[in-house]
Amino acid sequence: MDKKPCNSQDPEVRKGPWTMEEDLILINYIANHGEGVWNSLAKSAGLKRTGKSCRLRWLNYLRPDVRRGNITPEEQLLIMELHAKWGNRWSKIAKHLPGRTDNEIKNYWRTRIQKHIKQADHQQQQISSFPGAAAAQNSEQSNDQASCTNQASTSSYCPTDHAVESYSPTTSFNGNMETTFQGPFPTESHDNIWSMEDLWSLQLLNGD
DNA sequence: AAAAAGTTCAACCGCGCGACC
DNA sequence: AGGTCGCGCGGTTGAACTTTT
Repeated sequence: MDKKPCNSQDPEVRKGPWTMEEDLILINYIANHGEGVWNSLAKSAGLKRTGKSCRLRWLNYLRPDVRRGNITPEEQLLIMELHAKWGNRWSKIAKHLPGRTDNEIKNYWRTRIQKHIKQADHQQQQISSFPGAAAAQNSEQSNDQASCTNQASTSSYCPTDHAVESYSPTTSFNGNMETTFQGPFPTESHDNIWSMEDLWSLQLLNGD
């Protein structure tokens, strides 16, 4: 509940983006001692972070099995189905998408799918209130965003969201948390860029 | 080239629940 | 029974980045 432990007033507690050093400390510590009991873990590891923050960082970013970027059309479909079934039970939905985190799915839903739903609703309203708009709608839908808004049953979404395919920013570590773009496959290692694979190989070198 | 607007996502916050003492 | 602690969840925010004007 974080009644006290998460004392955000404490000047000793760091907030904001994690540094590469902090990530390495956390990875190393968990590799040696395992995860859990996050508050004491944060202290023992020497991190000036709340246990909560450490847990979040580990679960959403550092875990070796976390898949990043490029939600596939299949995954998108699954998210749609499960959300229709369970609503905003993101962690529950995430359990059915191996390697995906609830946070990632939640963000994906809010930024991509929900947007399409709103657009579709808006278009639906326009069509129903002004029948003459239907023809105009059809011509407008030649652009890809609109053309993919009529596919899902309950609402609409675009299984081949071009933005998803091509835009994949990844925060990578080149010393100062610079954000870089690596093309369509952001999880792959790349020269001059700290990917998670790089971090983990570093951890393996340092570890034990 | 620069400013404004829009988009994405990592991280934070508050809350509820269960376990333990 | 009631207080404390740890965990997990869902909602929200703000910085970083891209796109548009």
